[in-house]
Amino acid sequence: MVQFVHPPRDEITLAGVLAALADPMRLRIVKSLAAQNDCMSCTEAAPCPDMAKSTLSNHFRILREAGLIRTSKQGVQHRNVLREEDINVRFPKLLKMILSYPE
Amino acid sequence: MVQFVHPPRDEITLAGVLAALADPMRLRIVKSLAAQNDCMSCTEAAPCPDMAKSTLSNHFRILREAGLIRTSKQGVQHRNVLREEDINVRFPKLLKMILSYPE
DNA sequence: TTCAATAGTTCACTAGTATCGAACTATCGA
DNA sequence: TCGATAGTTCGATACTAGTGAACTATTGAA
Repeated sequence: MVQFVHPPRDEITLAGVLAALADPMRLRIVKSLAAQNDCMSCTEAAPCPDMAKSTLSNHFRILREAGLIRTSKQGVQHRNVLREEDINVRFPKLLKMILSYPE
Repeated sequence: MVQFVHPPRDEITLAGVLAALADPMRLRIVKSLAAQNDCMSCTEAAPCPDMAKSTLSNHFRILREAGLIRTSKQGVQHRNVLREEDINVRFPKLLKMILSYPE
């Protein structure tokens, strides 16, 4: 049984968040989740279709451990949701700001 | 003769900036430069006194290549200044926002 | 209940990056 | 010219990212 690691809100660090968002693929994943404003499976939120499953899984793990997303099992899928509220409390406006830039 | 690499403004990437700021030591360097609002030598802006010179030099190189600082020679020292204007044009409010968080 | 399909994770490997001490370069002042 | 100062470069080691292959868990159909 897979156990997901989610840091509590007050253990989310700026360095962790920035490092997680510093990868273009992960930024695209987060943008997808923010646009959807709902849960998405890993493959739904995949930044490009030809990415190796293991790489994708690793990106989701990094986002999860940085505190940016929350993952739960739902049948055969993992449902991912942006921890927008937690990030906003910890680092107000940061997420909105970063997601607002093009590229 | 050492030649410094500074990306032009429009080649500064979000991923590069975030990656550069994702390191606590580099974040402290940038905070020092922002607080000083003036040039600082590498040792003046060092985040902690016991850091190896080569490591410090590497951090400045990364900040430089990300477009966050501009370095020029002045005698025996290298004078570093935050490229606040450039970053603000490229990613408005990002720098101010990130530097405003404690930690 | 058995078995194939689907969705992710874990493992082992390779390649790239961070840290450090040591050696090097450039500048200044005596 | 020589020593001190400020950084950079180099070589070694340790850690991290990306990948395919193997694995786990759930579902749905025969």
